[in-house]
Amino acid sequence: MTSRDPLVIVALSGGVDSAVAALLLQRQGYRVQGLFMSNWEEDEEGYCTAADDYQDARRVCEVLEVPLHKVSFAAQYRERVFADFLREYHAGRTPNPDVLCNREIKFGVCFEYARRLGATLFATGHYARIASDGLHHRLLKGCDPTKDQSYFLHSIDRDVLAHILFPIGHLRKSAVRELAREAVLPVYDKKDSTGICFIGERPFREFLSRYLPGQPGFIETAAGEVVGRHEGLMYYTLGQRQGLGIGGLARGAEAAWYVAAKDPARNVLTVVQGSEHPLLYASALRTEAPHWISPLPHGRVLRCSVKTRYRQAEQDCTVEFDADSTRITFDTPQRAITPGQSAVFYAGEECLGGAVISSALAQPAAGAASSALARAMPI
RNA sequence: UGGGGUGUCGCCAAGCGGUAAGGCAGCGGGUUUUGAUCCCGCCAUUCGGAGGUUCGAAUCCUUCCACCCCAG
Repeated sequence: MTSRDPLVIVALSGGVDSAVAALLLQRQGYRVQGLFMSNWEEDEEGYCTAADDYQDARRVCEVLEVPLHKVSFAAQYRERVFADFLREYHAGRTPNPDVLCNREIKFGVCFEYARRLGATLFATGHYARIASDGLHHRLLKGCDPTKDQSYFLHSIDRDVLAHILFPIGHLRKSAVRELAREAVLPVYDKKDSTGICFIGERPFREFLSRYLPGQPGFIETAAGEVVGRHEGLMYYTLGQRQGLGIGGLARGAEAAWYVAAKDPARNVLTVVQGSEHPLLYASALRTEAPHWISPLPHGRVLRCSVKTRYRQAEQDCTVEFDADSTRITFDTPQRAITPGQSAVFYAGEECLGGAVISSALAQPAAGAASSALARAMPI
């Protein structure tokens, strides 16, 4: 190996996926260096694991005998990701900060940083793949269907794809762990991380309330009957069950209650009873401007499948789009379509792009409609 | 303070002499790179209080208390 070998910088999180990504790149003959990002200021609470994660990344690099860079993009994270996160919640929507984080931080400022460090390629431990026909680079799902993370990557800059590697995208999680074990990487058995990227898992309502104090108000049924109190509309998301505190009502049904809508003007949270209540379903939705990571589709209408949240089965749909918005009509009505979340388009294995949901459309009529009826209803 | 009714887990609610169902909520855990959903587990030695009958009572009796309704 010489200094003329192409340099790949791998974003190391301290977890097993990125560690194996580094391992595989090394085996493929690349000159590899690690880069650890700490993008959230430590706080007093014990939830932030950045220090431990950094130590894990260091130990991985010791085993692989590769250098490790460390950098903080905390300021950029706050400005480009967290500020939007708070704005969205303040507006009563439910953002997905990790989608933004990938575009702005990991494949934005961090990618540029890696280039300045001399890297010709930038790699991460995402479960996703990149295909190239020599002309275009396309984003494909990861081969492990239970771990595919293309959803979170759909909004990154198309041009960046040419300089990215996803070394574990073709592997299953179990295989990744096995490779880590064989290579004696110390994180081979480390638990998968969850929670907001860089911020980590923590009591969510308490965390949000530190930035956005809530305005308590009433919880009402669709018929306007007050059945409880909420602590602030931004602390709840559509389709949510937990945290409503609604007990049994005299002569009431026994099913649980779910958030069906927010009324910011009246500061009222509207709930319905039963997880399959028709008011929880929408047969279409509108989005903000789409971002295409694949070559821009021809025409203005696209048949494809869509995910309206991570870890949801893809749904067949028809997308009518222009530069500023899309309208997505499902073949089958979908539950809890939530403004702020991303609708991500797929054609087979390929992730085409996506857009932030602005509103759910064509909800079945209040009260009367059953979900079976809703399904049968043409748009 | 005449009559009637009701008091079982935070909220609904079974039980009607044989040794406290269930649901909701809540809590804990699992799943999960958002927030949710989902899954699993935990959750009344005690039935408004005090006596009594009985081998045995939340269930029967007495009494007290509270609340509700109708009369006043």
